[in-house]
Amino acid sequence: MPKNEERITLPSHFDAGAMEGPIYEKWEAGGHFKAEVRPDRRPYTILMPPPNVTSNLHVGHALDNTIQDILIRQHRMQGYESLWQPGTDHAGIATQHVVAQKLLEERGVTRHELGREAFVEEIWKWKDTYEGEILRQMKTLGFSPDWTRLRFTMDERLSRAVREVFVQYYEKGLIYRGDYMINWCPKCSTALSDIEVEHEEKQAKLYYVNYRVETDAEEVDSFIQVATTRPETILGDTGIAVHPEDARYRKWVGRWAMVPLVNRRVPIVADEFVDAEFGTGVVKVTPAHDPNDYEIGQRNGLDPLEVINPKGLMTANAGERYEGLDRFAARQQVVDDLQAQGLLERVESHTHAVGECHRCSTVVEPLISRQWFVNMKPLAKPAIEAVETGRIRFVPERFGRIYLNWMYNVRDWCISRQLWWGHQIPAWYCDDCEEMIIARNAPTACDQCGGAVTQDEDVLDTWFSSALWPFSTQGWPEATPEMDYFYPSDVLVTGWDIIPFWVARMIFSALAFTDEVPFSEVLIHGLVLDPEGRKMSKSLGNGVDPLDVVETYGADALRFSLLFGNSPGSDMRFFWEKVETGRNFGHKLWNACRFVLMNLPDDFDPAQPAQYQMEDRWILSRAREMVGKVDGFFDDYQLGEALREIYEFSWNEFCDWYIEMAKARLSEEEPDERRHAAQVTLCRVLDTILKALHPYMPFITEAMWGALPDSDGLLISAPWPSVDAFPRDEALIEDVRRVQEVVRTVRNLRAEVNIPPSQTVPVTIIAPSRWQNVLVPWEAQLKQLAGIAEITWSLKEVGEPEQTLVGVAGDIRVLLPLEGVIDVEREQSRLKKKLEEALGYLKSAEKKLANPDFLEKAPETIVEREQKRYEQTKQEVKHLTSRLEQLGQ
RNA sequence: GGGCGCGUAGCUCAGUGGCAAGAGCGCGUGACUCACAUUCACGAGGUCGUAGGUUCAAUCCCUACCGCGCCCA
Repeated sequence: MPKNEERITLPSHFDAGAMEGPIYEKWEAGGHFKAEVRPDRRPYTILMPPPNVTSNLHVGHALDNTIQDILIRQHRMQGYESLWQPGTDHAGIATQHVVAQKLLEERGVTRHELGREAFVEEIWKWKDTYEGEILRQMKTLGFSPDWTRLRFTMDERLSRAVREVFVQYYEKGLIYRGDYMINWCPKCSTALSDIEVEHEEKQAKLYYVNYRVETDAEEVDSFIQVATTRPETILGDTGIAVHPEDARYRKWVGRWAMVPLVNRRVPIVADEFVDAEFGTGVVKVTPAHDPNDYEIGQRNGLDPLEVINPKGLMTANAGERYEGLDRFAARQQVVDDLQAQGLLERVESHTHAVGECHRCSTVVEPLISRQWFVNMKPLAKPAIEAVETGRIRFVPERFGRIYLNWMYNVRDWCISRQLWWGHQIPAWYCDDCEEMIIARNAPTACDQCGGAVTQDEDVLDTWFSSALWPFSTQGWPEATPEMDYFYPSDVLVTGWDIIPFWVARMIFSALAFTDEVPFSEVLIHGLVLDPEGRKMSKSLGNGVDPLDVVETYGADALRFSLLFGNSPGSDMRFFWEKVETGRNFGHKLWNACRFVLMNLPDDFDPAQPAQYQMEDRWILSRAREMVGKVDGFFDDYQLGEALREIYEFSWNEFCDWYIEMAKARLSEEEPDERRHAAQVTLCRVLDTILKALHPYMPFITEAMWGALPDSDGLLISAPWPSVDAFPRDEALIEDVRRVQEVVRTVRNLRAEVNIPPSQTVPVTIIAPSRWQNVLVPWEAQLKQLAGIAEITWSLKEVGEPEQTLVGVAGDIRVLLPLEGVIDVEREQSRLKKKLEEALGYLKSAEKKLANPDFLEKAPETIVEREQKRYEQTKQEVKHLTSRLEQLGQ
């Protein structure tokens, strides 16, 4: 009898809303998510990409974490000590933004009015709320990370790791501070790294402006024409540049030009950077507000002149007339003024890429600013090697190339942010002298002069701490047992959009501080788009809340929909219909399970040996095939394909064919041994399906499995199915294909003339003896599955053509006699269609078989198969033709 | 300009150098068949973007082109 306390009878439907919660509690209470350092077992580790505490999860998170949950559940069942390391990210800019916004809306106070300390306190409150919300969502979705190891990027221990890394980088000379051109977001009031800037193609204007060139006494006034998309920066011009090879302008180099409106005298220089083909071939140089101009300025001794301030307003340097104007208002004003002075030659429309803040889409202003940077070249080198040599493998591979492409061209990383929420930079400046102290712990006084010190006000880029996630979560810099056992992790699962932000930075950070790769594989998935293929976004309002989906269809159905039919790395669209398919699949299995359970005797003993019949051996062999394929797909991270395999086996083989065959075996009249073998087979196959499906649909499979007679404990910790447990009989599988073909042929004939399912019919099957040898043992199943009353086996033609329907399957014919006269026209068209198909194939096969090269070079099995099929199709054509001739009379 | 993809059934997408190319949804016909109508049976529907090439064999590999998308400069 069952080891689970008593056998549970299942209700007619799985009520996800009522049943999923208690199952989760059982898992959690049973400690099934817990991973411990157990040197006797193989560890398997996945790091959860920590979701931002900014807001709750969207379906993209649901996909990312479902994939991880599938992998972790499978490995758990395979006996690995499986750690799924959970946590959340403080998400500097984003979280500071939403909280500032909220305070402004609810209390009408700005963060500056509130003060740093009080504001940060508010964010901590927000963090607590949203972290709780996120955890609740994850539990609803059935995720099984080790919650006892939950981390947050600003936990004290993780912050210690951040300070340690900063100090060590500094000591190695890999971090420096200085005045450089950076991307500045005037709205967020902070510096951004290069990758936080998104380039948007925009329809803009190209302004052609005349600059007066200083002339020798004897020359008349001349002008040099400059093309610019940003006229407002004219006010900050400190030079004019042309290409050194450009013959048109060679004579001007070394002379001086007058910047319009501000009448500043600036040199004309030659610089390789200038594209002679673009515009007039002459560029104005504004070193303070353009990265390229900054470099031209550096090379040619042109000093930057700041005319736009961090708020995006024009400075006093721009002149009284423009000071205080917003940069875009200033642009218009400058254009108007140039026009008034007759210096604006013409305006063309022009498309170019404009940098925008990826948080708030404000046009980024390049500014020179004092910031902290990480020197990337030395760090990138080993990170490149790790991927080039295969120590880290991207799946699909093409993302490795994307990673490398980025790494090859990486530039220094601006890591300071003018924010309050985050890890404050561990740098202190003496109030009295010039001393700067970089330290793990706050110094009390200046080590040079003993004066008071003040900590750098800025915080680090959020990704600076996320980059340490693989080891900071395991206790680094301390040498913890976890670092020994669970680190490095096995696979990182994430979307392609954060490869440079996060994946790359984890890789070089790990190599720099732990001498190991942080993970050996990176599984990249696509984004979840809306049904029209657009990115989900708040502004479009097309986002889908996973909890809404779960409420309607259950977590299993959502998880199914995210994996079914998806291939690694490619984006997918969200469809409610697909969720419904998942729900339906759960329901189908649920009822299969109910069927099995209601057909087991009270004293059923699955351990009692079974005398398997051929259909039992067939489905067990098929189960073996299924498990083998699923294992293979898992090895290749083809999770969508594995699910399809499980789905098709469960529905199209087990439910549609085996259960139908087994029904006869379950009747009271059957001998006990035959009935018992069917019962055992049903249980075994169902058990296998539930195990294989559990990682995808954990709740419903857990509920069903608990009801199986020989289940012990919980499915979440049950062993993964093994192919070795099943027989292997490929010939039998082929035989059943033939049986299925004949059944379909009969069903087809029945459907042609609308014979109701309840009415059985007599048929004659004309087949060569080798097929009869295969089919006759299955006579009972043929009768049962096709609604046949009696089968007459024959080797040759019989019956009366006008009163018979003929179905042809290769060299097998099925004759269905009819009471009345058949609809000749309809029959003709049906048979003609089949004939055409067969002839089409025959033609191509003839050509192939007539080709000596094919017979010579193609593998023998292929040639044989082709010949065999050719013969069969020839028979089919013969039968179809003769039948059509009969009907034509 | 550099890089990476995509183009397969009405829609959304899998897939493979060789079994007459698949799924889900949709569509047509029939069935409340004693696990399941969240179901069952049967069916219609594809020049696998275009043109070449490699190969005994190409939807799959190569080249060019057309169309679409993304990333970097």
